[in-house]
Amino acid sequence: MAVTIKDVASYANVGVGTVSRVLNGGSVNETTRELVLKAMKELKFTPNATAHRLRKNKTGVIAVLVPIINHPFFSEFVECVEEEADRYGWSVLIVSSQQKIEKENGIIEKIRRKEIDGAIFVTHYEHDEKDLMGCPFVSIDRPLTKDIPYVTSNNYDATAEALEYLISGGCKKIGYIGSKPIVNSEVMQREKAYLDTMAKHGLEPRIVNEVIMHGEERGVADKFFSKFPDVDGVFAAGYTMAQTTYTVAIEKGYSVPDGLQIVGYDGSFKNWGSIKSLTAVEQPIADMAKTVVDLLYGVIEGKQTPLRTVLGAKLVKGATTK
Amino acid sequence: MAVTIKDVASYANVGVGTVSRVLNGGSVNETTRELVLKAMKELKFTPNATAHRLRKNKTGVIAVLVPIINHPFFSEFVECVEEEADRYGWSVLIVSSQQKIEKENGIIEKIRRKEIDGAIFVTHYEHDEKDLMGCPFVSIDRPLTKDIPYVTSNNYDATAEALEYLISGGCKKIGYIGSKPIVNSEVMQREKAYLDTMAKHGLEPRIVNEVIMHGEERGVADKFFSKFPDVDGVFAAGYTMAQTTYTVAIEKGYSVPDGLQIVGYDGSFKNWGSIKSLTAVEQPIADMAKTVVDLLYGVIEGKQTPLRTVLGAKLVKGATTK
DNA sequence: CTGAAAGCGCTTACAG
DNA sequence: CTGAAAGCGCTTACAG
Repeated sequence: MAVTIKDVASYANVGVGTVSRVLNGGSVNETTRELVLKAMKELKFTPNATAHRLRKNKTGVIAVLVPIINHPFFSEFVECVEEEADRYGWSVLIVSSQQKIEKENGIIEKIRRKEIDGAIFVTHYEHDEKDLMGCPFVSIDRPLTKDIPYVTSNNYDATAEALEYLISGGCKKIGYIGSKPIVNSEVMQREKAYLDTMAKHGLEPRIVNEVIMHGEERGVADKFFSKFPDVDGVFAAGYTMAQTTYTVAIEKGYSVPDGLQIVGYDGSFKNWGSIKSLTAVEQPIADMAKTVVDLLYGVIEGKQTPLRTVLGAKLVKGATTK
Repeated sequence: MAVTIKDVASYANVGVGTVSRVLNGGSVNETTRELVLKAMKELKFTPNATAHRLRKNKTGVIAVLVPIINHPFFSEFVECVEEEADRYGWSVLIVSSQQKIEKENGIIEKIRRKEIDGAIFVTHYEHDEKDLMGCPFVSIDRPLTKDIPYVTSNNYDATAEALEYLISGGCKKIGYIGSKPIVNSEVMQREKAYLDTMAKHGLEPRIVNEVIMHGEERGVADKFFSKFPDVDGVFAAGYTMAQTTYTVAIEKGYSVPDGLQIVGYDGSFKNWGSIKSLTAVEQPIADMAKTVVDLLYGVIEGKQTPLRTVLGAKLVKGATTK
């Protein structure tokens, strides 16, 4: 049998309210406090979090839902979220949606059941606005509903900058390889920036941008190179897409960066030791995580929060461009 | 105000016990059941998980503690754990210890407070046996205490196999680069297998094996190559270590695999698109995760569980050996 | 400052 | 099968 505040109270000859007050820093006579503290120690008392939660109607737990954990971008994101959540004393529940809608609905259910106080949703599904009503959510790169705050980076400008860099490096036949988001998302600004920049310079666009699952990048890269064998530059709109593009290009006999220059999105992940460093647009993942956690805190506390926060991504030069 | 079983009960003109019984599949008259179900639907009732937990003294939550999330091995491990936990209907709390002992103690505290039912501990600290007493724990690669079950792979045999492979590929001056575990762990079998295999073939050992933090691999690799510039083969005892070894070797002008062959531990991570594939010993991460979750289930349920489970790692050939 | 009591939302013997 | 009641372990007005 676990020891409860009741045991502590009778051991210290005080009421349970008093024990609760020393637990929560309420005002209690210094002598009584020490008496209670001593009783707690001698009884090896540990407060029960569940009972506390039931009374306070708050769990101190948030969830972070990502499409996949085992991925350079998302694992770093989750790592940062965990660290930021710690600042608020929050625990973080992780769920990998694996592109299964049930996993996402599971989070909504957990909020309804009061298992968690709120969630960070990185998802590619559309959800019924009614299902999300009243749920403390925040998200990345897109507005889940029109009143759910989200954090994004300047996809358009950073992509344009990357393309200008390829062009200034001598590329004339620049392609775009992407895995298209299946829902409206600011990630789509990458393709738009590509098209605009090509048009601006009078260059012909070469696009393969398809809806795929994680792990199916190779098919897209293969298709791209069969369709546009003459490219001298490519913008790959995602980390795994860029890595795959590089690998496939090498296999097909392109020489990088001499014959073919590659720029990716999300490039140098510190712990992954990519063998050759990619020139890439880098999103400020740690900032994005911090911001999104702060936003979630605001939402949970019922504060006014900005609906859209844009952080700056920037081009970092590596070995895949001249 | 949230709607509770009390509301449902009075709406359906039954007792709260009856509502609880339809919630938990207890025996209740079919007509009454439908009445209650209808009331739940009309009132949009969702049961409160916290109240349920308080009564059942069970949370349905486990934690997984890893040294770092943003890492090919650990992120895949966590991903698999989450998937396996799902089978038991468990939610999983993630914590990245970042080699901070407070984070690890936080988990112990969460168990004491009944925030979680148990935890998977992947850690490099020694813990006081008394602190862990009565905590449902399982771990990886080492026995946290003498009665905490753990899962490991056949580190010794797999390492020996890798070295035999280097030797059969013509290597004579084979080095060992590692980040030494700071506590007793089966990972140490890798160094032992190296030493034994060198001795068996009458080869001179070349070892740099140091206690470092994640992110400090480069210093170890630098030191290794300054100390043993003449190597023609190297066994790098970890994924990031191997990647770093490769990078440093290339920078120093070695040609891989012609002048220098490299074998790592944990090599081809599916979603990371390493540009050049590493020859490496691969641990069965998914199996390890499944096994460790099953073990934790056994421990939580108070069943008899094996203390040590060994799974097979095996050598997978890539482009860094001949 | 402090104790007794009510209540958070459930589950579970206990009678009937 | 079903209702009334007790209780899981806390917190919080309410008196004193």
